[in-house]
Amino acid sequence: METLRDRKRAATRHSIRRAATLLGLQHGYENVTVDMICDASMVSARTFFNYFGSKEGVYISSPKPTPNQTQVKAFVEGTGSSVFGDLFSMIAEKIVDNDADLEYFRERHQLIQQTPELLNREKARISETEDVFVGYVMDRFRFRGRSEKETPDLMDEARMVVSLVFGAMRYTMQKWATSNFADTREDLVLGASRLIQRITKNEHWP
Amino acid sequence: METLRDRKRAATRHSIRRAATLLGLQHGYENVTVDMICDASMVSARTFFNYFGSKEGVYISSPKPTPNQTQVKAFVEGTGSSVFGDLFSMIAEKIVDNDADLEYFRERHQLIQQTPELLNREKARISETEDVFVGYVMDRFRFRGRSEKETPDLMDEARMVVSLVFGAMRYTMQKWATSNFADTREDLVLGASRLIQRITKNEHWP
DNA sequence: CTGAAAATTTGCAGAGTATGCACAAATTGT
DNA sequence: ACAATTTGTGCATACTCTGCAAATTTTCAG
Repeated sequence: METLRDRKRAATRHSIRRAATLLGLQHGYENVTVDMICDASMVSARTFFNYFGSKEGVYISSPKPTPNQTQVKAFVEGTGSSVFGDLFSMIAEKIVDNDADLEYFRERHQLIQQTPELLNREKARISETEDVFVGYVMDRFRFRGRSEKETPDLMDEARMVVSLVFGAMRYTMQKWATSNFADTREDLVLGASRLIQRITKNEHWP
Repeated sequence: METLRDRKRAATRHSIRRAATLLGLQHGYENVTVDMICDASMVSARTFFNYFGSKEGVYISSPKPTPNQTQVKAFVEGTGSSVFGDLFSMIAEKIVDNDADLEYFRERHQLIQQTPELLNREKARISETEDVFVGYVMDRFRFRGRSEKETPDLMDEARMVVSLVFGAMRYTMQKWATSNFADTREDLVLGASRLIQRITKNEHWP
């Protein structure tokens, strides 16, 4: 059950985030100090750090929920013909389906886009989770009877697949932002896979 | 001509870098302070920041030289059948052919690998240059008669190609490090392209 | 060789980020 | 209402980083 405490915490958290984002948009990330954010959101500096740990923390997206057991199982044991498509789809679902405050989401996105430092952090944060997905892909490979006995660099292949999908993901996020976050997950998956197909098909390898 | 001043600068730079790396390996990145590095390399803290701008700066690889005009022209107007292969090759050349101090290179690499924060920074630094290469790929597309008239999302395709290649690059760097930096550029290109082929060929798109 | 010019290094003051700790205030469950 | 628990704050302190001016070192022309 959601207690008063929980609601207050959420409110404080959001209030600080919003103040920080607005100040960032107004003065530029570099020129915003933690004190300014604290003044605007009426908490002590100590509380700010209790909540976000660092100045940057307030701007960076909170950790994305990793896929749950059901989704992972569906991916690993799924009969889909494309690792790319299936993996992309699973990841997209977690990123797209946030029913959060769209206005705040856009403001934050705009600020991040126009602040190279934050943009890089955001990118880094995203690829941090790559390893988890490499694990899933390996599981899927094994489920389909492939093993490291038969293909010594199976892990590399998995890594590569994840790399490619995360590349596609970056491209897609860009596109999604341009569309003002209007596209559905199906749109995104379709767009990304169409493009990947075109690229891989066009290539003639020596 | 190389003056005494230049040599001293280089020596100081290297001395600070080495001290920093050794201390990092010994105490862990988090526990190394700028003062410790300065004590060990006998410069003032102010000088440290004159050279590297930030504590992190001393650990992050110095900006990789972008390909020169000749290499770019060769890529843009080249007759190679694979954008992937050609682009990968061009980038690999710039990264591989550093004739720097191998011992220091390995120490730094080890430290970065075992320090998540530095690893992410390094990744971020690498992808920062993506935009430049997107430009080259676009030039190559246009040189071959493709235009945004005919393919509205040509730029997206270019971005995607670069994403994929940088993904391959990450994979390759990993592999290269494992081989203790012994492989030649040809080895790397071959290995990466073989893997990409396997992956793209294996896929059956719906 | 010498002295002025230019580049480099340094010390210092100060702003900003971040952490630990103890205490005050608010909330919860009884 | 009250004891326990959680949350917020003040304070001291460490560390990163910048601007500025003075001190030092290197360069180079005469």
